[in-house]
Amino acid sequence: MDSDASLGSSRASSPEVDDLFLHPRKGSGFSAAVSSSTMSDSPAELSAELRNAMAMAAAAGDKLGAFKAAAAAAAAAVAKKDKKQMSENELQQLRLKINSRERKRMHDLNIAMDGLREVMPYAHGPSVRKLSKIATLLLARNYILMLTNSLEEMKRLVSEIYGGHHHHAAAAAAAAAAYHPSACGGMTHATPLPGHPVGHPVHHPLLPPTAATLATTGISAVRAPPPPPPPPAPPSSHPVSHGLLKSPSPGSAPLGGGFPHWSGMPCPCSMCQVPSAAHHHVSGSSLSRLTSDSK
DNA sequence: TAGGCCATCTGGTCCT
DNA sequence: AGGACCAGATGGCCTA
Repeated sequence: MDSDASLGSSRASSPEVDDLFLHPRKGSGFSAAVSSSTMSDSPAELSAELRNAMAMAAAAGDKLGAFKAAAAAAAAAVAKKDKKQMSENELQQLRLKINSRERKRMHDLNIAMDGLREVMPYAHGPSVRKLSKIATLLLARNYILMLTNSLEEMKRLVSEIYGGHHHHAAAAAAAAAAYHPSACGGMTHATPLPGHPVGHPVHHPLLPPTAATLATTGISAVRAPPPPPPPPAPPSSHPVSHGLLKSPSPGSAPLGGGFPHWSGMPCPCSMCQVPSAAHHHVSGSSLSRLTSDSK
């Protein structure tokens, strides 16, 4: 059953809506959502209390305040009466208010999801399809696992190297622990990073190979074309093509979507989950459930 | 055209 | 009581 609010509403991923939530703030409440330009549920008819409250706040030159006051007035009005005694109009107002809140909640969730996408090591760009939510979550999980494993490995190597020199070992371990996440957070290792051994045979496994990394990996036949380039073939990938590995455009490799199966990197798809023993209990059924529930 | 992904609405449940 | 959270239903958009 379609409510009035759902009619004519555009997709909320539209920029003007996102702009409204660029600075999500605790306590902004549904007022921000109500002010959305996509809101088709702007009250057609307002109760007397609602109109009075909005008029008062508007007179004060505070649009958000107007809606907050309106919401408060609506809530107060609703509280006065039993729900059974609420008029059609009041019930609709309440429903719209709840819808707006839910909409804002989902928008905030999407903002968080975008924030997660931004720090995920995959090719960003206008020509690159945005990671789906499920892919973002799976990739994030595997990225974390990979970084954790890298850190552990680094610590192990450092302790081996500096095993006999405790004062150096501690400092080196601390340095190792410190550099990698931040460095990889930058996502591009155009030049060798401190701690990344020169000639390290693999570039960042989650990144499309750059010219520099290709050079170090010995893949010299592939040149990186000017942006937006369809990235060259990954050092190693399995030919699986499934729902989570969509290419951005016909004819481009899965890699073009910034979402390849990189050799040595955890794939975000459920098909390729090879959880570490420490996280074994997390994956398996929960991940399969996650993917199956995504519908 | 089917399937994937998404936004939105809605009712229920839990928490403060 | 009100808000947050959740899941199911629905419909739109896009792509293969």
